[in-house]
Amino acid sequence: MEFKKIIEEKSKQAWEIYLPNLSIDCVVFGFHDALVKVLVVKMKENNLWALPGGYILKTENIKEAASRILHQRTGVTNIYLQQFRVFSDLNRSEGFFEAFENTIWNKQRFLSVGFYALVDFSTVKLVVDNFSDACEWKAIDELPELMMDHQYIFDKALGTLRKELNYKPIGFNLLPEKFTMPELQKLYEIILGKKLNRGNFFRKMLRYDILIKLDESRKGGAHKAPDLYKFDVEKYQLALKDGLNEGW
Amino acid sequence: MEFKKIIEEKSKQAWEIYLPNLSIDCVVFGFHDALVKVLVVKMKENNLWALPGGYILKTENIKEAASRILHQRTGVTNIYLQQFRVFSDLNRSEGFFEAFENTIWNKQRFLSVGFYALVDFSTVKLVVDNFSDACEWKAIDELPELMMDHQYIFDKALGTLRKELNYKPIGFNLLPEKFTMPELQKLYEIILGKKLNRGNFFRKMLRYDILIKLDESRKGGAHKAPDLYKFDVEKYQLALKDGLNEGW
DNA sequence: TTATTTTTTTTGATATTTGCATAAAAAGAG
DNA sequence: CTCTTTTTATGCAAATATCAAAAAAAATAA
Repeated sequence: MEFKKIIEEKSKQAWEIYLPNLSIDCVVFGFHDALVKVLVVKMKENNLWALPGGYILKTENIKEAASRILHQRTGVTNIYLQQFRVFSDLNRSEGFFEAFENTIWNKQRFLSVGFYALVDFSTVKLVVDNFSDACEWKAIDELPELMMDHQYIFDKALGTLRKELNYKPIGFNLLPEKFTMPELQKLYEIILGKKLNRGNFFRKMLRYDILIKLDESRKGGAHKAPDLYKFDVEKYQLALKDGLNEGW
Repeated sequence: MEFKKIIEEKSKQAWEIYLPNLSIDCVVFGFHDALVKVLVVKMKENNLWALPGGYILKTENIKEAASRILHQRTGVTNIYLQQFRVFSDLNRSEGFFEAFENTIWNKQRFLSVGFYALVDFSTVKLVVDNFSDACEWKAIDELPELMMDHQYIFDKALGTLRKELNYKPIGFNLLPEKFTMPELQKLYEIILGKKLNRGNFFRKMLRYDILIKLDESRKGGAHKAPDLYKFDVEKYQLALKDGLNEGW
C-alpha cells in the first residue's frame, strides 16, 4: 500500500525533525458569499474530515509552525494567527492511525495547540497534500463530522473569537480591501450568531473611528448602491493593540 | 555535589514518566494586606527567582498537571486554574542548567503552557521542594528579577486577567468568605492598575447581582464599619459561565 | 457625653450609549 | 416615471456611565 509506506517513512524522520508529542491544529476562518467558512481537510488515512494541522519543527516556535503549515495549505503568507488553547486530553488521539504499529511516531500521545486564523478568502489557493484527499471551505453551521476532538477545537475557536469581538475590531483580515457596511455587519452577525440592529451598528462602527469612507459605492446590484469603506490601517492596528471598549 | 546528583538521577527517570519538551509555569495570584501578590520560587540551581512550575506526567492532562504541581506547593486543592498561552521561543531556556551535560532531560528545549491560578491567600501553606531554596509571595509591582521569560509570562497572565475582568467576575477565589465592598474594589483596582470611582463601583457590582449583603459589618477598625458581603455562589458560577457584560 | 474626624454608603445631575422605530435617499426594475 | 427594496440617517425613550457631593455611621478625642 503506497500511502502506508509514505507514512511509515515519514514517521522515521519525524523523531529527528519534529518536537515530539505536540502538534498544531488550525481553525481557518474565511468570509465569502455572506457566509463565514472554515477550512477542512479530508484525511486519506481514515476518510474523515479534520482541521488543517501539522507538527512543530525543532527549529521553529509554534507561531512559525502554524504559519508554515497554513502557507503550505493556502499559499498565503502573513496570515493573521492567534493561539487560543492547548488540547491535552489523554484519549484525544485514541483510535487514530489504527492500521499502524503503536511505535509509529504519529501514533504517540499528542497535545495540540489550537490556533485560529483569519484570511481573505479570495487570495487563498487550496492545496491538497500527501495525507489528504480534499481541502474545502465549509460554512460554519454546516461542518461535516470532524475526527477526534476537532469539533470541540472549532467550538472553542469560535467562542474565543466571539469574546474577542468585544474588544478587538475584525474584518481587516477577512474582507477584501473595499467593503460595505452591510457586509461588515453580516460578518459580525455570523460570528456572533445573532442579528444586530442596523442603525446602532453603523453608529458604533463609525464611533470606533477605524473606517475610511470612500467616494464610491458598489453599483450594479439591485436597489440602492451601498457606500464603500476601507479600514484605516494605522487606527485599526492601534485598536487591535489597545482594545476598543474600555470596560472598567 | 548533592544537588547535582539529585537532578541527574531525576533526569534519568524523567524520560520515562514525563511528556518531553513540555512544561507548565503557573502565575499564582493571591490577595493579602490590600495587595495582589504572586508566588515565586528561588531555584537552587542558579539562585534566580522563578514562577512555580513542573512537568506533565504521561498519565495526565495539562490541567491535572498544573493542579498537582500547585497542590504540592501550596497544599490547596480545587485551585481556580486557567491556561492562557503557550510560550515557545527557541531560546527561552537558553543558559539554563549550564553546569549539566546537554543530554540531560531538563536541558532539552522546552515549551511552557502558562496557567494562572487564583487562590485564597489565607489557606495556603507554602512548601519548599528539592529544587528550591525559598517560596514566597511578592506584591505584583515588586517582583524580583525572574529567570528566563518568566517576567514576560507574568505580564501576559496579568494582561489576560485584565481582559477577562470585563466579562467575568473575580474575587470568589481570592477573597475570604466574607469581605467588604472597599476590599473588593481594592482587588479590582490593583489588578487593573488604576483607581475606580466609588459610587460607580458600588452600583455596577450590585447590578451584577452576584453579591449577598450580610447583616454584619466589620467592626474594630477605625472609622465607619463597612458592611460585609459574600458571593452568591450559584449566581457567581453562572456569571463566570455566561459572562457579565453583553458586549454586542 | 458630645463634637470631630474619617471612611462608607447613597444620591443627584449630566452626558453617553443602547434599543427600537422610522424617515429620507438612492438605484434598478418595470 | 413610479414602485420596490435596500441603504443611510435620525429621533426619542430607556438604560448606563461619569463626576461630584451629600448623608450616614462608627471610632476617637475632648
